[in-house]
Amino acid sequence: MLAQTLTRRICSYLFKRKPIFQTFSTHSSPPQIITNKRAAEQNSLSLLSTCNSLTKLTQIHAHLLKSGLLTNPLVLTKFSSTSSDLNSIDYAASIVTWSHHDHSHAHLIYDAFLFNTIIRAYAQTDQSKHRAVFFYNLMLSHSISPNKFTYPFLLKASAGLEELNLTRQIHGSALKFGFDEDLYVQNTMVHAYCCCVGGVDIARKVFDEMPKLSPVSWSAMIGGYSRVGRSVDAIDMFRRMQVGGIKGDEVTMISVLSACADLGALELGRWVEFYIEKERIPNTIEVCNALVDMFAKCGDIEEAMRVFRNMKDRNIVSWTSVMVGMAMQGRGKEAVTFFEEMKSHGVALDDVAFIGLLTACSHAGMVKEGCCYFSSMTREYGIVPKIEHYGCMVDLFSRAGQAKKALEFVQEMPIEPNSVIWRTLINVCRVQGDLAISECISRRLIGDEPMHESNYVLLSNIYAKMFRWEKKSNVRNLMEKKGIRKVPGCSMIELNDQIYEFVSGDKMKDQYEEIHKMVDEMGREMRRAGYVPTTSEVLLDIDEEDKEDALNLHSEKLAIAFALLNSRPGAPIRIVKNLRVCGDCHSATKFISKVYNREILVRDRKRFHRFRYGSCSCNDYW
DNA sequence: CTACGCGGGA
Repeated sequence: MLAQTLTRRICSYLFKRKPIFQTFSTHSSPPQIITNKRAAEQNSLSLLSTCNSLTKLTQIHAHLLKSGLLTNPLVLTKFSSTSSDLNSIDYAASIVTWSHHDHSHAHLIYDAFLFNTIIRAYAQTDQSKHRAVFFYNLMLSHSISPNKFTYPFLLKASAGLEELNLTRQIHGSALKFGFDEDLYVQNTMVHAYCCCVGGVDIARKVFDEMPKLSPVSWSAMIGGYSRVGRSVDAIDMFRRMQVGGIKGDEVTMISVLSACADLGALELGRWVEFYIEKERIPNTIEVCNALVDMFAKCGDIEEAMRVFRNMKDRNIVSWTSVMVGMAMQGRGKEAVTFFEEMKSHGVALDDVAFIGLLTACSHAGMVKEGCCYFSSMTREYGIVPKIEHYGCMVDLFSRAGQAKKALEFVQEMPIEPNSVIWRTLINVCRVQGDLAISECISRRLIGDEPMHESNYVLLSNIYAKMFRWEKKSNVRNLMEKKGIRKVPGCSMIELNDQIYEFVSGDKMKDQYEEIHKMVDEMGREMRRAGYVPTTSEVLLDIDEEDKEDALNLHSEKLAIAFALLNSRPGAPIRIVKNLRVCGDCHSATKFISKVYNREILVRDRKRFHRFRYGSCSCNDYW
């Protein structure tokens, strides 16, 4: 009992207050290094392998002390078996930090292995990764040299902490101790840099200087690129592998597929599936899930279902991937049915599954169902809603035009709303004409997140809607002063194994003339069919004719013109956008699908729009 | 005088 109480006190002292380091250095008698008999170690090992709780651990610890059998394995095995239990890690770690004050722990061996174990254990925790760094420093202050195993553990922690400077320091330290030439250390280094804000390019430098690369190195780099949204670079790396004749493994494929999903690169994704088969890369459950996700995010639910049905084993991720795909298409009813099917298969539900489900309800306008599932989530499944779930609900009400409900919901939610939720609210208020509230929230958002570009865009659009042009230009000036740039609209098309990007208002290098002629022609054809430009979408203080020109420069229209020019007649056109589709482009694309008899699939920031015969699958609800 | 290490999916 006492041991437990003491541990808690020690721990709080250890980690919540600074002076622990001083405590250490003033008392520092050099740690005693005593090698024990192997038998003793074996004994404690077997004892500890049965240990599964903190109480048991303290009992065994006491027993070991009494028999004088305490050596490294105590910490070692305890950590490797129940490293997720923070209390146990803290307990064992406190034995290490305090043992030299206590005569009974004199047998404890201080070596790199011991510290590695602690560092690994803390690196694997969710909340206490910084303690891994603490113990690394402690190790150094004990003059115990790290070994090559130390860095992968430590870098895992710094990857999770996402602190660039920390990663840099560790990098320097690894250099100093001469472990920077170890392949594992290098791979983890690339990964750690990739995880830090603004670290991908440094990671690439490390990567480029590596004399030997393994599939792990490639996966780390490709995964790093796709995680920060630089999927084009990720694909580029994959192409390099192909050119160099380097065969990736299943994890590499997952990284590549994730980039394909992000880009909506269906053809490349298909090719990767083919490649996996050809190269006999094991199609593990994770690989199949990545394939399902890729097909779903590329808008091909049928292919996603094909892979899904062919899987030998499925898990919650497989099911959720398909469901999210359906949600993105606005196929809410199917998604709900699919969810119920998953339930009947006895799959244990989790919080992500509910995010998918609630999104499905939201995109299909199923307010009642959404509310129902939201309340059943806690009541029936004991899943505590996270901020994302609350966000889904606010979105659900907002999309359905129930501004009052949305506001009430935000008012009553038990956790503090985040900026995502506030932005959703701004949008619903803006559409419903409550501009004063929008302005208010928007100003507060700018105060909270002064570097977030979309907050300024929102406020500026609100002023445009209020016809307050001078206030609007103030916002623009403020942005300029702070060096914040509006993210331009961008549309992508995959054609003949190439990915083409169109940026709003962009002067195309090739085919510039041709594309703009095509845009004009499209305009004429559309008008003949009854299209009227939605000039109110243009939030600039210019005259009507210029507004029409501005609309024609939207990246989506450029991309469609390009596709009409370069693909075979009747072939479906697939476009991926970085922003949400604007009202005018939505209406125009409907006309184009009819006039040119093409199916046009547009994936915007949030969902799919399938344009066919002059109408859209979203039924103008988006 | 051995035990410890890297990348991935909704």
